[in-house]
Amino acid sequence: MDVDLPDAVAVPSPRAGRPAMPRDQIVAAALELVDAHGADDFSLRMLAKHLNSSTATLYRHFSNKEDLLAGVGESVLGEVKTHLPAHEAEWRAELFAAAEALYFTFERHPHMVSVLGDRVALGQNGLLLREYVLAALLNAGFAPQVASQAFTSITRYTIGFCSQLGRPDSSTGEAGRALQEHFGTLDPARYPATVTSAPFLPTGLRDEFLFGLTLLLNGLSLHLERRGM
Amino acid sequence: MDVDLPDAVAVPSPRAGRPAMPRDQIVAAALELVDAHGADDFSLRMLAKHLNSSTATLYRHFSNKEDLLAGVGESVLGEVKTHLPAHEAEWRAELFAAAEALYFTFERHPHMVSVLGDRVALGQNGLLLREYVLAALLNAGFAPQVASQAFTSITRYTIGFCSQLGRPDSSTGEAGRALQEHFGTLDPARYPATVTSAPFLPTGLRDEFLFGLTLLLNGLSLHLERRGM
DNA sequence: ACCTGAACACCGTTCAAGT
DNA sequence: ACCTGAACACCGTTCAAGT
Repeated sequence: MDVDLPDAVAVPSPRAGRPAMPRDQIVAAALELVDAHGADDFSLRMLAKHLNSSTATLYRHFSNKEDLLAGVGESVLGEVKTHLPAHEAEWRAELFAAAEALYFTFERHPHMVSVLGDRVALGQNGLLLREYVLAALLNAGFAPQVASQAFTSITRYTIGFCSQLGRPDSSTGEAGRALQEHFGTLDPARYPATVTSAPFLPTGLRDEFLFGLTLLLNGLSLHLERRGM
Repeated sequence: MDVDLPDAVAVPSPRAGRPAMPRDQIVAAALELVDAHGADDFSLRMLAKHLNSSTATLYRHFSNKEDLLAGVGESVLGEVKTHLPAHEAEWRAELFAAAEALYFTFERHPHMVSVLGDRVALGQNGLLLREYVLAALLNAGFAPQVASQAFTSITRYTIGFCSQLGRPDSSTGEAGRALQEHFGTLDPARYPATVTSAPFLPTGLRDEFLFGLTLLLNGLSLHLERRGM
């Protein structure tokens, strides 16, 4: 049983295989449980039991539940970072890739959106994402204020879509087809536009996300052209 | 004490002034409490006490807490409806107004975003908002599929911004100025673009929201022009 | 028929008591 | 020094018992 403890040879605890619990291990276990059971059902008791520990021990590493979940959020943002392409491509491709990386990461961790969605990401990984996008925009020729507004718009747009990922089948299009049927049976006199559009509903959240993302980027391109560059 | 009970003259209860509690009254009280204390701190016990009733009585009107909060959400969407202008203006102005109405409503009820944000609004008021926006888009000449994608993009974009309204001072720009200072003190070698942009950060969430909304609408205009109309 | 107090099975958080 | 069981003050939900 290999442990990163160079000094300690014997563990004083009577039970074997119980090294000092590292922060990262707690965070990883918490993410696993949130992914599996949802943010609402996740509890510190559940986490403690999963780690063969007690809730009081968790308070030795984190000041409270919110602090712990912030750590989990930061680790999720770390996954986004690994999906960003190097700064080489065209600025539109870079922004597209950054938004996609954020979206796809939350597709893997849909229950984490509610944990991260209402905060400005100030941790290491959140800052790196911000830096990546701002650099792409500044290099493209946008003024700093426009760049930071564009950053917020793209990330908030993405968060808005991600917040629906927790719903059942929202990414497979199953729910979309159910909606299609529901909208189609509404009273055409009261909801004419909704009934007309119902048969042409997109097949899934991801398609809708990519469509609107393109709109945003086209809006940005227009902005750049008008400024003459 | 005027009550909407034409038949009943005397109330059997020993305590005076306790009519049968209408659903709407419960919802209104719940919204008041969520606005005042936040969605997390809101509890059924709190609501029952506020109504001089008991939690068990609430289960007579709603099947559970989620059901009750869905009712509160529906009533909030009712406020959006009252802020929509009549269908006369240009399509861009109508979409702008609809998104603004949604945003401003959540500015008044920031803690309700987390309750409504992850659901497709299928209640009466949600459908009316959808119909309003879809009608504007179809009248403008957009194809049904594009119209429904545009609807989702605009509403999700708005929800994404609204989800940050619960944060302290996010609408006044106080938090923005704090961020500005924080970003300005970062290491310029590691975060060059962030440091460059820091002094030009927008002053508040509302400005950023309106900027990105314009981008989306410009993207839509471009879409319409290219299709030739 | 309608409402309620009290119970049940949980929470997050704290702390005296153990090793 | 570090960890823990048990306690504290809460939850959402249910139900026998009251009127």
